[in-house]
Amino acid sequence: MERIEIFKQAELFRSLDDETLRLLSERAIEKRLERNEILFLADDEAKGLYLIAEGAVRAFRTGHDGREQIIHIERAVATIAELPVFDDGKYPSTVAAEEPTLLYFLDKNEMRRRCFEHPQIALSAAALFARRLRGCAELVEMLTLREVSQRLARYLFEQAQETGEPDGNGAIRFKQNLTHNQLAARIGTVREVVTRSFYRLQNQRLIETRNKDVLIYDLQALAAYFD
Amino acid sequence: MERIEIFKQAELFRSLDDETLRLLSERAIEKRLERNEILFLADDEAKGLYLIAEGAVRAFRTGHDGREQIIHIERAVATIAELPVFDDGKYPSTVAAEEPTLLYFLDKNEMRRRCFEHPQIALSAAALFARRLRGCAELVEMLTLREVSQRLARYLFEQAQETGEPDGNGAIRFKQNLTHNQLAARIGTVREVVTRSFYRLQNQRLIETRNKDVLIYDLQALAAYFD
DNA sequence: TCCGAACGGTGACAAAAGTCACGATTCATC
DNA sequence: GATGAATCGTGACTTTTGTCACCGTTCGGA
Repeated sequence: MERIEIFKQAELFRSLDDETLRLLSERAIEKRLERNEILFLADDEAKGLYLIAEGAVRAFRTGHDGREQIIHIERAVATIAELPVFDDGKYPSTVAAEEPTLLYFLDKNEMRRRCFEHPQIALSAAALFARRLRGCAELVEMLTLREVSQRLARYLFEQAQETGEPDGNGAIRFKQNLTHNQLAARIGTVREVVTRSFYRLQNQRLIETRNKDVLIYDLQALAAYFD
Repeated sequence: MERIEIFKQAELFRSLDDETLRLLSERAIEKRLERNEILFLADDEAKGLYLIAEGAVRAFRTGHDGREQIIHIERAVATIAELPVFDDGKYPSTVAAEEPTLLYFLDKNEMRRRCFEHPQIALSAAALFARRLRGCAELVEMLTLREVSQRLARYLFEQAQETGEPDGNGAIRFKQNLTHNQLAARIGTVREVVTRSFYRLQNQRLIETRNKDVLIYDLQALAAYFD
């Protein structure tokens, strides 16, 4: 696929005309990451933003013990590390690849110039940031005001809505592909507690797990559990 | 003071010309809040944004038990609830006054029109959101990866930097005006644990509290404690 | 198909956080 | 200065979370 076609799919660039897109995409520098390879570290000097053309990345913070807390995940086609373009600060979190990933790097000064020429970029960025802020506020609430099994319930609820398939008698089924470690990094805990939280939800008859499948009997009941 | 002079001080409007500012400020609807009065609730239908002309507000989320977690505080002159202007969603958190507060309300549709006429607003908004996102990511890290006394240490550290005065022999002193309950809502815990965390820090010889005063012997040591 | 690494389950335990009750102190205001 | 409300200190306790060790299972390449 043409670079320009990829760029057009990113929320940040959706509103741009082909000519500008071509300019942008021609200057972009390609970069490939393997699974778990780190793109940059939190507080690194920020040189620009990245467009994710294939694959997915996670943005996270690390504690002393090395425990990770994921802030958000972005998958192709999307951008990451846009903040420094607008406030000239450092990278706000560490970013690593969730899977083999193809990225295009865009210099922040060039991006800034494009923003003045094409204010729609700033509007898109504002909308993008707005969504992120919502997610982040939600995350804060979950982390500090709910307990782990509620956070897990919420995660499963969202997965069910995104990828769930009806399973006869009103239940919903979906594949749970993350390891307990990955799950833990998302909901703010550790592996063992994830295991035990799954049991809690099973004992409450809210879910059933078989292999990598999760079966949710009643979405409403699950929502009621965490909300 | 003239409304327009106040508006000009808000980051969001700083780049606007006087004529536009006049238009905006003339349409704004005044609103006064007493201490702890609620402006709107999280998930309320968003009608527009507010400019804080005097006073300060807190944006927070509430748990079932009524416990509050503050996401951020904004004090005059600043804006709040700008998100819905850019992504048309609901209010992302509950907002209440920290002290008697004077606000000006601006309709979101009008704001949106102004954004198209004056793209600098979108750029300012992007910069503003960028700063908020940094704060929020930081908050997530603190809440989930550090323990309470570290979070308290960090809060005191920041206060020391903002309002601290040197106190002879290299120490720094400042007034701690918040109640333990308010403090708890900021650092994500409850009153009693705040009390005990203060003791921890004292026992570690990192701080000394006398009345409402906090004395920090060594800022670096305090920073090392939480970082 | 075999092997080593990654992953998941589990018990025992430690530590942190939260809850409750109650009394002492401080504060705001009359 | 008196007084009621808000705030703070504190001990005893429960719950949740995190840690550690260990073992069986699964998975992904050679």
